[in-house]
Amino acid sequence: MPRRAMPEDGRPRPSTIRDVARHAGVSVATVSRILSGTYPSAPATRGKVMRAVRELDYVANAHARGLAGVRPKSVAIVVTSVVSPHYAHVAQGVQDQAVREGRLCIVGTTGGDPERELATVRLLREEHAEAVILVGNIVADDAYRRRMAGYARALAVAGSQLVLCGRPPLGDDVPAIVVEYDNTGGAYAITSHLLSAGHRRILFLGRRPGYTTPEARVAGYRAALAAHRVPHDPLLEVDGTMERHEGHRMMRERLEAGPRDFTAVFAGNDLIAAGARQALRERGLRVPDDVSLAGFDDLPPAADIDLTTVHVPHEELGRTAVRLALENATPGAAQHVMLGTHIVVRDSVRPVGQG
Amino acid sequence: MPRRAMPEDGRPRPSTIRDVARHAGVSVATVSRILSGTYPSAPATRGKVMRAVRELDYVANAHARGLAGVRPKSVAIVVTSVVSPHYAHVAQGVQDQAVREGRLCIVGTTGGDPERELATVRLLREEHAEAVILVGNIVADDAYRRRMAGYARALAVAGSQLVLCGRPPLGDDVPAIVVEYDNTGGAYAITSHLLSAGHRRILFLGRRPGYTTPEARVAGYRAALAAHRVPHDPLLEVDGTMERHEGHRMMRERLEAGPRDFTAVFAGNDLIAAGARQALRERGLRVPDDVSLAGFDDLPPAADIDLTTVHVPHEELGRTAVRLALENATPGAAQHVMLGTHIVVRDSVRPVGQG
DNA sequence: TCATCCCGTTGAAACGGTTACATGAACTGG
DNA sequence: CCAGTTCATGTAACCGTTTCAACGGGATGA
Repeated sequence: MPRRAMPEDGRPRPSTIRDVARHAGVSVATVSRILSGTYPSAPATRGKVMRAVRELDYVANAHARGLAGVRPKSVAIVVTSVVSPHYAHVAQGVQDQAVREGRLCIVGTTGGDPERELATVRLLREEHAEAVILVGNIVADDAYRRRMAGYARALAVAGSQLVLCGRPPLGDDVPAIVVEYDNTGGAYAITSHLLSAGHRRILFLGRRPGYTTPEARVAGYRAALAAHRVPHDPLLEVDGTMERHEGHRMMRERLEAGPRDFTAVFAGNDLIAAGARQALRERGLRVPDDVSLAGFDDLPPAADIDLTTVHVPHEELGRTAVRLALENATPGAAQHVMLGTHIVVRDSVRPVGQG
Repeated sequence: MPRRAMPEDGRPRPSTIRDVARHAGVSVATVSRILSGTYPSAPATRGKVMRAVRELDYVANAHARGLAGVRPKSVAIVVTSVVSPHYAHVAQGVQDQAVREGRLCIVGTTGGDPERELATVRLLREEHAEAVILVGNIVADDAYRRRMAGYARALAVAGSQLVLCGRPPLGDDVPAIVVEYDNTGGAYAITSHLLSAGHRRILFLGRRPGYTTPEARVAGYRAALAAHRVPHDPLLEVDGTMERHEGHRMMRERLEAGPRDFTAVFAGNDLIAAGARQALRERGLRVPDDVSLAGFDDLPPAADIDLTTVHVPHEELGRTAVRLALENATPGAAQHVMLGTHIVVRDSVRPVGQG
């Protein structure tokens, strides 16, 4: 049973390095150096100290350590929500790498609200984390760029490295690390896959002008059409957000609006694909017999519905973000990395006419 | 552009409360008091200080504040993995409540490894978070109980409140808050639902002796059978973990082993249900036409596959954990709360004989 | 025998806040 | 006009750790 000092109010107080020093009969400086382990010391002293540490169940006070100038061992990730599979997987990658490097991980959610993002970054500035990783799809307008530039500079002053994950770079003057993945390439590849199966009328679900991720995916879709010399019909692009119920809505409205004028569907992500598939089934249309369907992300719902989709290296995104941030000894560096994507063929696409 | 002190090495250093005091022409005590807001001050002084704070872009140093005896504004949650939907939803609830109460949230993952759990709790002890929330299914053996009792006492000394979420209580001598949900009641209700539809041979997938969550669900299943005077056949309980691929394996092996001897399936959770459903389809059996299927959790895959299941208040679990921990001014209190569950009827159960 | 060196150890000064206590100015009432 | 009171602000101690500069003492070399 560890002995601890008991102040007057009766509640025990954590043992300090002073308690350990007294218990071992040495000075606090000696204890500190022996625990940090990077300094020579007599084996006998070391033994005494370690025994005292065990007997008092001593752990260092992270705040005192942080104050004394040792960089706190923590990284932070800020996402819209942790229940969204994309963010969850990136967060898992961040976690993995953080644990591997002996760091704690702070997670903040914003619900997509810039006010909450600002408040979170403020709290993280107080915390002096080693890295602050911002994840996700955004509108890359001027206000956004200014906000990020502000974050980057403020965080650099606090000794933290800003990392943008799955977002476009801001320019060389902004000290941020950017870790992207190839949205346009993936969309190009899977659209080509549909085109190779003979589809010419491919519905795109989930356009969202201004937002970088869906825009990049639409760009890949259009580029593939152009490369195959298939005319681009703007009416085949449907606007909506990247949620399941939106996929359902977009498909339902389309089917109610008139006769079906497409043979395949490229959903902006797997959630939209799942919703669209449900709407199709509700109208008696089966995937892939009546309509071919492709998604984007390769996240859990995809396997359940046998969806051909684009694999995104979510966890590697998180791991890379942490790795680069910690490699970069001097906070405030700029760097840009793009990770690849590839298509995963399951059973949701069939050659046209073989329904 | 905020002015900041520039040490010799050329990198700016964050401005301190001293810089603000000098800039505003007051003492640091005044600045501290005005910023904490809990003390009277002259409007003129207040204005000067706030202007200095803005001009210097000052944020307090969380470590210094923590060291000076102010409880750091943070709660921690420890889960097996953040990609698992159950944990993700609980974590979301914790996040929500943490933000609402102005706290930062630290998230640790253990991958189910007690070593990593121990290391994480150690780091959190150093951090002096207000609450440490441990989530999830475990083997409640003696070693586990001792470990938790140790955590609870060590954390209480550090000023943190231990909260166990979705786990059974440990006994009144262990200072931990327990927030549970009604596994047995939910399993009882959904088994009764199947029984009311005329099913008598109900396969249970995902038994796992020793683990508290599946054990509680099996108990509810058995209790419902007994209440309806339906004989309990131990051969209808299949062992397996709570993952999708395990659901697929259990069902596949069962179907390969001999003729089908059940009309309904109660899967230990929605993931198992999703895997089992796939295995059924691979053998040409449709849900609910040929086989009725029920799950547990009401998480994303459930809606995709139209699964009748038991709703678990995941997010409320997380919110409640934070709320109770913060309400409890003195860390080291024991308390026990049980949240209710209820069934959600979709389209995966059909009266027996109406296939 | 004495100066020199090295090793292990120590005392004390940061680090950046909070807060109990001291101080002084401006009011109030007799 | 002065003692007493109130209010705003300043002074300084303290939180627990790291680290620099100094120090004691045994071994070494001259």
